[in-house]
Amino acid sequence: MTAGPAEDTRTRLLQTALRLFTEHGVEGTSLQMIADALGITKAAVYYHFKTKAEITEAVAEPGVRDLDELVLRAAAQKRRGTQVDLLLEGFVDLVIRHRALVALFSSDPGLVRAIEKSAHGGMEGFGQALLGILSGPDPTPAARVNAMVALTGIAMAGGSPDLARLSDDVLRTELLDVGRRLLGRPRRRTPTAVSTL
Amino acid sequence: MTAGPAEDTRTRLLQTALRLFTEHGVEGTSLQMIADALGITKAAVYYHFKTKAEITEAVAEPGVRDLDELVLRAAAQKRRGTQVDLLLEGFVDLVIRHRALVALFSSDPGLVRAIEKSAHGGMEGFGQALLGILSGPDPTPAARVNAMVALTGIAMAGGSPDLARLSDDVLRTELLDVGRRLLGRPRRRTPTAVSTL
DNA sequence: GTCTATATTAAGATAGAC
DNA sequence: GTCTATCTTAATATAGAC
Repeated sequence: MTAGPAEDTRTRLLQTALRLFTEHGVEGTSLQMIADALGITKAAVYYHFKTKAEITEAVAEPGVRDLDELVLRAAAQKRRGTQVDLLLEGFVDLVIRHRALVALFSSDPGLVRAIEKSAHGGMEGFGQALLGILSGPDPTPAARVNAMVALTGIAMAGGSPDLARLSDDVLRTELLDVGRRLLGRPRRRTPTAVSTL
Repeated sequence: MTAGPAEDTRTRLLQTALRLFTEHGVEGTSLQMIADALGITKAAVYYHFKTKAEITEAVAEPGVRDLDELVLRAAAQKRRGTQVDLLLEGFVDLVIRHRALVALFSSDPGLVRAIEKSAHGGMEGFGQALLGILSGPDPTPAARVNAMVALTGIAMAGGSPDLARLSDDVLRTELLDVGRRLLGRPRRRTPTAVSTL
Protein backbone atom coordinates (compact mmCIF):
# COMPACT_ATOMS: atom_id res chain seq x y z
CA MET A 1 0.00 0.00 0.00
CA THR A 2 2.75 2.49 -0.78
CA ALA A 3 0.96 5.65 -1.72
CA GLY A 4 2.79 6.69 -4.84
CA PRO A 5 1.82 8.05 -8.22
CA ALA A 6 2.03 4.51 -9.52
CA GLU A 7 -1.00 3.55 -7.42
CA ASP A 8 -3.14 6.42 -8.51
CA THR A 9 -4.55 4.77 -11.61
CA ARG A 10 -4.97 1.52 -9.76
CA THR A 11 -7.06 3.22 -7.10
CA ARG A 12 -9.16 5.09 -9.61
CA LEU A 13 -9.59 1.87 -11.51
CA LEU A 14 -11.00 0.05 -8.50
CA GLN A 15 -13.34 2.90 -7.65
CA THR A 16 -14.56 3.04 -11.23
CA ALA A 17 -14.96 -0.71 -11.38
CA LEU A 18 -17.08 -0.73 -8.24
CA ARG A 19 -19.31 1.97 -9.62
CA LEU A 20 -19.77 0.17 -12.91
CA PHE A 21 -20.33 -3.14 -11.13
CA THR A 22 -23.17 -1.65 -9.12
CA GLU A 23 -24.71 -0.16 -12.24
CA HIS A 24 -24.34 -3.04 -14.67
CA GLY A 25 -23.38 -6.02 -12.56
CA VAL A 26 -20.00 -7.70 -12.68
CA GLU A 27 -20.70 -9.78 -15.75
CA GLY A 28 -22.34 -6.83 -17.41
CA THR A 29 -19.23 -4.73 -17.03
CA SER A 30 -16.48 -5.18 -19.61
CA LEU A 31 -12.87 -4.12 -19.34
CA GLN A 32 -13.60 -1.85 -22.26
CA MET A 33 -16.21 0.00 -20.21
CA ILE A 34 -13.77 0.40 -17.35
CA ALA A 35 -11.04 1.59 -19.70
CA ASP A 36 -13.35 4.08 -21.38
CA ALA A 37 -14.52 5.46 -18.06
CA LEU A 38 -10.90 6.03 -17.09
CA GLY A 39 -9.89 7.45 -20.44
CA ILE A 40 -7.33 4.74 -21.08
CA THR A 41 -7.23 1.59 -23.18
CA LYS A 42 -7.88 -2.00 -22.28
CA ALA A 43 -4.19 -2.78 -22.56
CA ALA A 44 -3.45 -0.19 -19.91
CA VAL A 45 -5.96 -1.85 -17.62
CA TYR A 46 -4.10 -5.10 -18.08
CA TYR A 47 -0.93 -3.45 -16.93
CA HIS A 48 -2.50 -3.05 -13.49
CA PHE A 49 -4.38 -6.35 -13.26
CA LYS A 50 -3.62 -9.61 -14.97
CA THR A 51 -7.25 -10.70 -15.28
CA LYS A 52 -10.74 -9.41 -14.79
CA ALA A 53 -11.13 -11.81 -11.89
CA GLU A 54 -8.26 -10.05 -10.18
CA ILE A 55 -10.09 -6.76 -10.48
CA THR A 56 -13.25 -8.27 -9.07
CA GLU A 57 -11.40 -9.73 -6.12
CA ALA A 58 -9.57 -6.49 -5.46
CA VAL A 59 -12.86 -4.60 -5.49
CA ALA A 60 -14.43 -7.00 -3.04
CA GLU A 61 -11.41 -7.45 -0.83
CA PRO A 62 -12.00 -4.68 1.73
CA GLY A 63 -15.51 -5.93 2.40
CA VAL A 64 -14.48 -9.55 2.61
CA ARG A 65 -11.67 -8.65 4.99
CA ASP A 66 -13.91 -6.70 7.34
CA LEU A 67 -16.60 -9.35 7.23
CA ASP A 68 -14.12 -12.09 7.99
CA GLU A 69 -12.76 -10.17 10.93
CA LEU A 70 -16.25 -9.45 12.23
CA VAL A 71 -17.34 -13.07 12.16
CA LEU A 72 -14.21 -14.15 14.02
CA ARG A 73 -14.67 -11.49 16.68
CA ALA A 74 -18.33 -12.36 17.17
CA ALA A 75 -17.70 -16.09 17.34
CA ALA A 76 -15.11 -15.48 20.06
CA GLN A 77 -17.73 -14.08 22.44
CA LYS A 78 -19.00 -16.38 25.14
CA ARG A 79 -22.56 -15.25 25.69
CA ARG A 80 -24.93 -15.50 22.77
CA GLY A 81 -26.53 -12.16 23.49
CA THR A 82 -23.13 -10.54 23.20
CA GLN A 83 -22.44 -12.41 20.00
CA VAL A 84 -25.64 -11.17 18.43
CA ASP A 85 -25.18 -7.58 19.59
CA LEU A 86 -21.61 -7.44 18.39
CA LEU A 87 -22.45 -9.03 15.07
CA LEU A 88 -25.41 -6.77 14.43
CA GLU A 89 -23.58 -3.58 15.29
CA GLY A 90 -20.49 -4.64 13.42
CA PHE A 91 -22.52 -5.62 10.38
CA VAL A 92 -24.38 -2.33 10.29
CA ASP A 93 -21.07 -0.48 10.60
CA LEU A 94 -19.67 -2.56 7.78
CA VAL A 95 -22.65 -1.86 5.58
CA ILE A 96 -22.32 1.85 6.20
CA ARG A 97 -18.61 1.79 5.52
CA HIS A 98 -18.97 -0.12 2.26
CA ARG A 99 -22.43 0.95 1.20
CA ALA A 100 -22.28 0.06 -2.47
CA LEU A 101 -20.14 -3.03 -2.07
CA VAL A 102 -22.37 -4.83 0.38
CA ALA A 103 -25.39 -4.46 -1.81
CA LEU A 104 -23.39 -6.02 -4.64
CA PHE A 105 -22.38 -8.87 -2.36
CA SER A 106 -25.85 -9.80 -1.37
CA SER A 107 -27.15 -9.72 -4.88
CA ASP A 108 -24.84 -9.95 -7.84
CA PRO A 109 -24.26 -13.58 -8.87
CA GLY A 110 -21.18 -12.48 -10.79
CA LEU A 111 -19.51 -11.08 -7.71
CA VAL A 112 -20.43 -14.03 -5.58
CA ARG A 113 -19.04 -16.48 -8.10
CA ALA A 114 -15.83 -14.50 -8.44
CA ILE A 115 -15.25 -14.56 -4.69
CA GLU A 116 -16.10 -18.22 -4.61
CA LYS A 117 -13.18 -19.07 -6.81
CA SER A 118 -10.66 -16.90 -5.05
CA ALA A 119 -10.01 -17.16 -1.36
CA HIS A 120 -12.08 -18.81 1.36
CA GLY A 121 -15.15 -20.95 1.21
CA GLY A 122 -16.76 -18.08 -0.65
CA MET A 123 -19.80 -16.10 0.33
CA GLU A 124 -21.68 -19.14 1.47
CA GLY A 125 -19.26 -19.55 4.34
CA PHE A 126 -19.94 -16.03 5.54
CA GLY A 127 -23.66 -16.31 5.08
CA GLN A 128 -23.83 -19.52 7.06
CA ALA A 129 -21.63 -18.12 9.81
CA LEU A 130 -23.65 -14.94 10.15
CA LEU A 131 -26.98 -16.71 10.05
CA GLY A 132 -25.76 -19.35 12.44
CA ILE A 133 -24.87 -16.81 15.07
CA LEU A 134 -27.92 -14.63 14.55
CA SER A 135 -30.46 -17.41 14.56
CA GLY A 136 -28.83 -19.38 17.34
CA PRO A 137 -28.44 -23.11 17.90
CA ASP A 138 -31.31 -25.34 16.82
CA PRO A 139 -33.31 -22.37 15.57
CA THR A 140 -37.05 -22.26 14.95
CA PRO A 141 -38.24 -21.33 11.46
CA ALA A 142 -39.20 -17.97 12.90
CA ALA A 143 -35.67 -17.36 14.11
CA ARG A 144 -34.20 -18.36 10.79
CA VAL A 145 -36.54 -16.13 8.81
CA ASN A 146 -35.93 -13.22 11.17
CA ALA A 147 -32.18 -13.55 10.83
CA MET A 148 -32.36 -13.83 7.07
CA VAL A 149 -34.63 -10.83 6.66
CA ALA A 150 -32.47 -8.80 9.01
CA LEU A 151 -29.23 -9.60 7.22
CA THR A 152 -30.42 -9.24 3.65
CA GLY A 153 -32.67 -6.31 4.42
CA ILE A 154 -29.91 -4.37 6.15
CA ALA A 155 -27.48 -5.12 3.35
CA MET A 156 -29.89 -4.15 0.58
CA ALA A 157 -31.13 -1.05 2.34
CA GLY A 158 -27.57 0.07 3.00
CA GLY A 159 -26.74 -0.06 -0.68
CA SER A 160 -30.06 1.16 -2.00
CA PRO A 161 -30.00 4.23 -4.24
CA ASP A 162 -33.37 5.14 -2.72
CA LEU A 163 -31.70 5.73 0.64
CA ALA A 164 -28.44 7.12 -0.68
CA ARG A 165 -29.34 10.61 0.48
CA LEU A 166 -29.62 9.58 4.11
CA SER A 167 -26.53 10.47 6.13
CA ASP A 168 -24.34 7.72 7.50
CA ASP A 169 -25.40 8.54 11.04
CA VAL A 170 -29.12 8.44 10.37
CA LEU A 171 -28.90 5.31 8.30
CA ARG A 172 -26.81 3.54 10.92
CA THR A 173 -29.22 4.44 13.68
CA GLU A 174 -32.22 3.21 11.74
CA LEU A 175 -30.61 0.01 10.52
CA LEU A 176 -29.51 -0.84 14.05
CA ASP A 177 -33.00 -0.20 15.30
CA VAL A 178 -34.55 -2.41 12.66
CA GLY A 179 -32.04 -5.15 13.32
CA ARG A 180 -32.63 -5.13 17.06
CA ARG A 181 -36.34 -5.33 16.57
CA LEU A 182 -36.05 -8.27 14.20
CA LEU A 183 -33.60 -10.12 16.39
CA GLY A 184 -35.39 -9.49 19.66
CA ARG A 185 -32.58 -7.46 21.19
CA PRO A 186 -33.15 -4.55 23.56
CA ARG A 187 -33.19 -1.23 21.78
CA ARG A 188 -30.75 1.38 22.98
CA ARG A 189 -30.26 5.04 22.30
CA THR A 190 -26.48 5.02 22.01
CA PRO A 191 -24.78 1.97 20.62
CA THR A 192 -22.26 0.47 22.99
CA ALA A 193 -18.71 1.06 21.96
CA VAL A 194 -18.23 -2.35 20.49
CA SER A 195 -15.79 -1.46 17.83
CA THR A 196 -14.09 1.22 15.96
CA LEU A 197 -13.03 -0.93 13.08
CA MET B 1 -51.79 -20.07 -25.20
CA THR B 2 -53.07 -23.18 -26.94
CA ALA B 3 -51.94 -26.06 -24.77
CA GLY B 4 -50.40 -28.36 -27.30
CA PRO B 5 -47.27 -30.47 -27.59
CA ALA B 6 -45.72 -27.50 -29.37
CA GLU B 7 -45.65 -25.60 -26.10
CA ASP B 8 -43.90 -28.30 -24.17
CA THR B 9 -40.38 -27.29 -25.08
CA ARG B 10 -41.22 -23.65 -24.61
CA THR B 11 -42.38 -24.32 -21.06
CA ARG B 12 -39.37 -26.45 -20.22
CA LEU B 13 -37.19 -23.77 -21.74
CA LEU B 14 -38.58 -21.07 -19.46
CA GLN B 15 -38.25 -23.25 -16.37
CA THR B 16 -34.69 -24.10 -17.29
CA ALA B 17 -33.86 -20.47 -18.03
CA LEU B 18 -35.18 -19.37 -14.63
CA ARG B 19 -33.11 -21.99 -12.88
CA LEU B 20 -29.95 -21.00 -14.73
CA PHE B 21 -30.67 -17.31 -14.19
CA THR B 22 -30.84 -17.81 -10.45
CA GLU B 23 -27.61 -19.81 -10.49
CA HIS B 24 -25.51 -17.70 -12.83
CA GLY B 25 -27.40 -14.47 -13.26
CA VAL B 26 -29.05 -13.38 -16.49
CA GLU B 27 -25.90 -12.04 -18.11
CA GLY B 28 -23.98 -15.06 -16.89
CA THR B 29 -26.36 -17.41 -18.66
CA SER B 30 -25.79 -18.01 -22.37
CA LEU B 31 -28.23 -19.46 -24.85
CA GLN B 32 -25.72 -22.27 -25.25
CA MET B 33 -26.10 -23.14 -21.58
CA ILE B 34 -29.87 -23.17 -21.88
CA ALA B 35 -29.71 -25.29 -25.03
CA ASP B 36 -27.31 -27.76 -23.44
CA ALA B 37 -29.48 -28.10 -20.35
CA LEU B 38 -32.42 -28.92 -22.60
CA GLY B 39 -30.46 -31.25 -24.83
CA ILE B 40 -31.12 -29.18 -27.95
CA THR B 41 -29.09 -26.70 -29.98
CA LYS B 42 -29.03 -22.92 -29.91
CA ALA B 43 -30.85 -22.83 -33.21
CA ALA B 44 -33.72 -24.77 -31.70
CA VAL B 45 -33.91 -22.25 -28.89
CA TYR B 46 -34.23 -19.53 -31.50
CA TYR B 47 -37.20 -21.28 -32.97
CA HIS B 48 -39.10 -20.57 -29.75
CA PHE B 49 -37.79 -17.08 -28.99
CA LYS B 50 -36.45 -14.50 -31.38
CA THR B 51 -33.97 -12.99 -28.91
CA LYS B 52 -32.50 -13.61 -25.51
CA ALA B 53 -34.32 -10.52 -24.26
CA GLU B 54 -37.58 -12.22 -25.21
CA ILE B 55 -36.66 -15.18 -23.02
CA THR B 56 -35.79 -12.91 -20.12
CA GLU B 57 -39.06 -11.05 -20.43
CA ALA B 58 -41.05 -14.25 -20.68
CA VAL B 59 -39.35 -15.58 -17.56
CA ALA B 60 -40.12 -12.43 -15.63
CA GLU B 61 -43.61 -11.89 -17.00
CA PRO B 62 -45.68 -13.81 -14.43
CA GLY B 63 -44.04 -11.94 -11.58
CA VAL B 64 -44.34 -8.57 -13.26
CA ARG B 65 -47.98 -9.22 -13.98
CA ASP B 66 -48.83 -10.17 -10.42
CA LEU B 67 -46.85 -7.27 -9.01
CA ASP B 68 -48.55 -4.81 -11.31
CA GLU B 69 -51.95 -6.09 -10.32
CA LEU B 70 -51.06 -5.96 -6.64
CA VAL B 71 -49.92 -2.36 -6.74
CA LEU B 72 -53.08 -1.31 -8.54
CA ARG B 73 -55.30 -3.11 -6.06
CA ALA B 74 -53.47 -1.63 -3.08
CA ALA B 75 -53.48 1.90 -4.46
CA ALA B 76 -57.24 1.67 -4.95
CA GLN B 77 -57.84 1.29 -1.20
CA LYS B 78 -58.94 4.37 0.66
CA ARG B 79 -57.51 3.91 4.13
CA ARG B 80 -53.77 3.72 4.40
CA GLY B 81 -53.85 0.92 6.93
CA THR B 82 -55.81 -1.15 4.48
CA GLN B 83 -53.37 -0.29 1.71
CA VAL B 84 -50.42 -1.46 3.78
CA ASP B 85 -52.10 -4.65 4.93
CA LEU B 86 -53.22 -5.56 1.46
CA LEU B 87 -49.84 -4.78 -0.03
CA LEU B 88 -47.94 -6.71 2.59
CA GLU B 89 -50.10 -9.80 2.38
CA GLY B 90 -50.19 -9.66 -1.38
CA PHE B 91 -46.47 -9.23 -1.60
CA VAL B 92 -45.76 -12.16 0.68
CA ASP B 93 -48.15 -14.30 -1.34
CA LEU B 94 -46.41 -13.22 -4.51
CA VAL B 95 -43.00 -14.05 -3.10
CA ILE B 96 -44.20 -17.49 -2.09
CA ARG B 97 -45.79 -18.09 -5.47
CA HIS B 98 -42.68 -17.03 -7.40
CA ARG B 99 -39.99 -17.86 -4.89
CA ALA B 100 -36.96 -17.92 -7.16
CA LEU B 101 -38.11 -15.18 -9.47
CA VAL B 102 -38.61 -12.50 -6.86
CA ALA B 103 -35.13 -12.96 -5.48
CA LEU B 104 -33.80 -12.46 -8.99
CA PHE B 105 -35.87 -9.32 -9.36
CA SER B 106 -34.58 -7.65 -6.27
CA SER B 107 -31.00 -8.40 -7.11
CA ASP B 108 -29.90 -9.29 -10.59
CA PRO B 109 -28.90 -6.19 -12.55
CA GLY B 110 -29.27 -8.15 -15.77
CA LEU B 111 -32.89 -8.96 -15.11
CA VAL B 112 -33.71 -5.46 -13.99
CA ARG B 113 -32.14 -3.97 -17.08
CA ALA B 114 -33.96 -6.41 -19.33
CA ILE B 115 -37.32 -5.49 -17.84
CA GLU B 116 -36.44 -1.83 -18.03
CA LYS B 117 -36.22 -1.97 -21.79
CA SER B 118 -39.36 -3.96 -22.35
CA ALA B 119 -42.69 -2.89 -20.98
CA HIS B 120 -43.47 -0.35 -18.28
CA GLY B 121 -41.30 2.11 -16.43
CA GLY B 122 -39.29 -0.90 -15.36
CA MET B 123 -38.59 -2.14 -11.87
CA GLU B 124 -38.03 1.34 -10.53
CA GLY B 125 -41.66 2.13 -11.05
CA PHE B 126 -42.71 -0.84 -8.95
CA GLY B 127 -40.14 -0.20 -6.26
CA GLN B 128 -41.22 3.40 -5.90
CA ALA B 129 -44.86 2.48 -5.83
CA LEU B 130 -44.41 -0.22 -3.21
CA LEU B 131 -42.17 1.90 -1.03
CA GLY B 132 -44.44 4.88 -1.41
CA ILE B 133 -47.42 2.98 -0.08
CA LEU B 134 -45.53 1.17 2.66
CA SER B 135 -43.68 4.18 4.02
CA GLY B 136 -46.60 6.57 3.68
CA PRO B 137 -46.77 10.21 2.68
CA ASP B 138 -43.95 12.48 3.84
CA PRO B 139 -42.17 9.58 5.58
CA THR B 140 -39.53 9.84 8.27
CA PRO B 141 -36.16 8.23 7.64
CA ALA B 142 -37.21 5.49 10.04
CA ALA B 143 -40.32 4.75 7.99
CA ARG B 144 -38.34 4.65 4.76
CA VAL B 145 -35.71 2.31 6.18
CA ASN B 146 -38.36 0.05 7.69
CA ALA B 147 -40.20 -0.21 4.39
CA MET B 148 -37.02 -0.87 2.47
CA VAL B 149 -35.78 -3.55 4.85
CA ALA B 150 -39.21 -5.19 4.87
CA LEU B 151 -39.53 -5.31 1.09
CA THR B 152 -36.01 -6.40 0.24
CA GLY B 153 -35.71 -8.71 3.21
CA ILE B 154 -38.96 -10.50 2.42
CA ALA B 155 -38.01 -10.82 -1.23
CA MET B 156 -34.52 -12.12 -0.54
CA ALA B 157 -35.63 -14.49 2.20
CA GLY B 158 -38.34 -15.87 -0.03
CA GLY B 159 -35.84 -16.79 -2.70
CA SER B 160 -33.04 -17.85 -0.41
CA PRO B 161 -31.68 -21.39 -0.87
CA ASP B 162 -31.09 -21.41 2.89
CA LEU B 163 -34.84 -21.34 3.48
CA ALA B 164 -35.84 -23.44 0.50
CA ARG B 165 -36.73 -26.36 2.74
CA LEU B 166 -39.34 -24.41 4.64
CA SER B 167 -42.85 -25.19 3.46
CA ASP B 168 -44.85 -22.50 1.73
CA ASP B 169 -47.21 -22.24 4.68
CA VAL B 170 -44.53 -21.81 7.30
CA LEU B 171 -42.57 -19.36 5.21
CA ARG B 172 -45.64 -17.29 4.46
CA THR B 173 -46.60 -17.12 8.13
CA GLU B 174 -43.14 -16.02 9.18
CA LEU B 175 -42.67 -13.49 6.42
CA LEU B 176 -46.03 -11.94 7.20
CA ASP B 177 -45.11 -11.75 10.85
CA VAL B 178 -41.79 -10.09 10.11
CA GLY B 179 -43.42 -7.65 7.75
CA ARG B 180 -46.11 -6.66 10.24
CA ARG B 181 -43.54 -6.07 12.92
CA LEU B 182 -41.40 -3.90 10.66
CA LEU B 183 -44.33 -1.89 9.39
CA GLY B 184 -46.02 -1.44 12.73
CA ARG B 185 -49.13 -3.42 11.82
CA PRO B 186 -51.05 -5.53 14.33
CA ARG B 187 -49.92 -9.14 14.41
CA ARG B 188 -52.61 -11.71 13.90
CA ARG B 189 -50.90 -15.04 14.16
CA THR B 190 -51.58 -17.74 16.66
CA PRO B 191 -49.08 -17.09 19.45
CA THR B 192 -47.32 -20.39 20.00
CA ALA B 193 -47.93 -22.47 16.92
CA VAL B 194 -44.55 -21.75 15.41
CA SER B 195 -42.96 -25.18 15.26
CA THR B 196 -42.81 -27.93 12.67
CA LEU B 197 -40.37 -26.95 9.97
C1' DG C 1 2.49 3.46 -17.85
C1' DT C 2 0.13 3.65 -21.90
C1' DC C 3 -0.33 2.80 -26.65
C1' DT C 4 -1.58 -0.01 -31.36
C1' DA C 5 -2.45 -4.23 -33.15
C1' DT C 6 -3.89 -8.74 -32.90
C1' DA C 7 -4.96 -13.53 -31.31
C1' DT C 8 -8.60 -16.31 -29.40
C1' DT C 9 -12.82 -17.52 -27.85
C1' DA C 10 -17.66 -17.30 -27.19
C1' DA C 11 -21.60 -14.67 -27.43
C1' DG C 12 -26.12 -13.52 -30.00
C1' DA C 13 -28.22 -14.38 -34.20
C1' DT C 14 -29.60 -16.18 -39.15
C1' DA C 15 -30.05 -19.38 -43.36
C1' DG C 16 -31.48 -23.32 -45.06
C1' DA C 17 -31.64 -28.56 -44.96
C1' DC C 18 -34.29 -32.35 -42.93
C1' DG D 1 -39.30 -28.60 -34.36
C1' DT D 2 -34.67 -29.43 -34.60
C1' DC D 3 -30.48 -29.76 -37.02
C1' DT D 4 -25.65 -28.09 -39.25
C1' DA D 5 -23.19 -24.39 -40.67
C1' DT D 6 -22.09 -19.80 -40.64
C1' DC D 7 -22.08 -14.66 -39.83
C1' DT D 8 -21.09 -10.76 -36.85
C1' DT D 9 -19.75 -8.76 -32.89
C1' DA D 10 -17.58 -8.20 -28.62
C1' DA D 11 -15.31 -10.23 -24.86
C1' DT D 12 -10.77 -11.56 -22.44
C1' DA D 13 -6.15 -11.47 -23.10
C1' DT D 14 -1.20 -10.88 -25.16
C1' DA D 15 2.92 -8.88 -27.88
C1' DG D 16 5.66 -5.42 -28.62
C1' DA D 17 6.47 -0.34 -29.74
C1' DC D 18 7.00 4.21 -27.47
